[in-house]
Amino acid sequence: MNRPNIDLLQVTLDVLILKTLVPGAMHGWGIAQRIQQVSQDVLRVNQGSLYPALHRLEEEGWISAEWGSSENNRKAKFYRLTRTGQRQLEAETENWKRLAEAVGRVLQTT
Amino acid sequence: MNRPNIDLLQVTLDVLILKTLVPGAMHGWGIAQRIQQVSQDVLRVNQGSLYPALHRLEEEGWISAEWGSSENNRKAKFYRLTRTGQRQLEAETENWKRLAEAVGRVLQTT
DNA sequence: AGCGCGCCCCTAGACAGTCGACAGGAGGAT
DNA sequence: ATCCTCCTGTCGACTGTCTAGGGGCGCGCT
Repeated sequence: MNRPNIDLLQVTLDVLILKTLVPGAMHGWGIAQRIQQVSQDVLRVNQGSLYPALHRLEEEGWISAEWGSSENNRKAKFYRLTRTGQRQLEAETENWKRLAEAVGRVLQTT
Repeated sequence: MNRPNIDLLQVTLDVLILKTLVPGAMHGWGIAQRIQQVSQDVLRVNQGSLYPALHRLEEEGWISAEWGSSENNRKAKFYRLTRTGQRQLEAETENWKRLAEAVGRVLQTT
C-alpha cells in the first residue's frame, strides 16, 4: 500500500548487464554505475540485485569472472562476456524489442 | 529449456489491463483475449496471472466490478475503469515510457 | 600512526508476482 | 444426456527483487 516512491526496473537485469560488458571487462560496481549513468539515472541497480544476477549469469556461462585490481587499486572481480553470452545478448535484445513493441501497441492505441 | 514458443510478459500486467478497459467495460476473459490480439500474439495473459491481477486492481480501487452477462449469454464479471484508475493509467503509462526509453538507451549504444 | 571515507565484494530473510495445473458452473448444440 | 466452450477462480512452486545488513582494503587527513 504505502506506495514507495520508487519505480525501479522490473526488467530482467541480465540483458542490461550483458550489454554493458560489450565494450570490455568491468567489475560489478562499475557495471551498476554505468547502467545508471547511461540510462540517465532512470535505472538503478541495487547491490542486492546486482550480485545475485552476476552470479547467475556466470553460472549460465554467459560471463566469466577474474580477479584483478580496479583503476583505484582496489581488489575487484572483472566480468567478461563469453561467446555464448554474446549470443544470449543478441537473443534477449531481440526479445526486448518485440516486447517493447507489443506493449507499445497496446498502450498507444487511442 | 525446451523453448516454449512464447515469451510471456514480465511487465506489470496492470497497465495493460487498465489500458484495455479504456474503451469500456469488459470481462476478464475478454481482456486477456484483447491484449493477446492487439499485441499480435506476443503478449499472452495466463489465467493464473490474470485473475489475481484483476482482484489486486479492484482492491486498489482502480477498477470496479459488476456481474452481468456476456455477448454469449454467459455469466461474466465486467470491469470498468474508475477515475483513480484513469489517473493511475496515465502515471503508469508515463512510467513505462521512461523505462522503455532508458532500456533502449542502454541497449542501442553501439 | 591512527582514523575515517570511499571503493568493492557478498549474503540472508522477507516478499511480490508469475506460471502451470487444476477445479467448477452454466449455456448451447448434438 | 452429454459434451464443448465460455468464464471465473485457487493453489503450490518458483524466480527474482528489496531492504538491510557485514567485511576488507587503499588512500588522504590530521
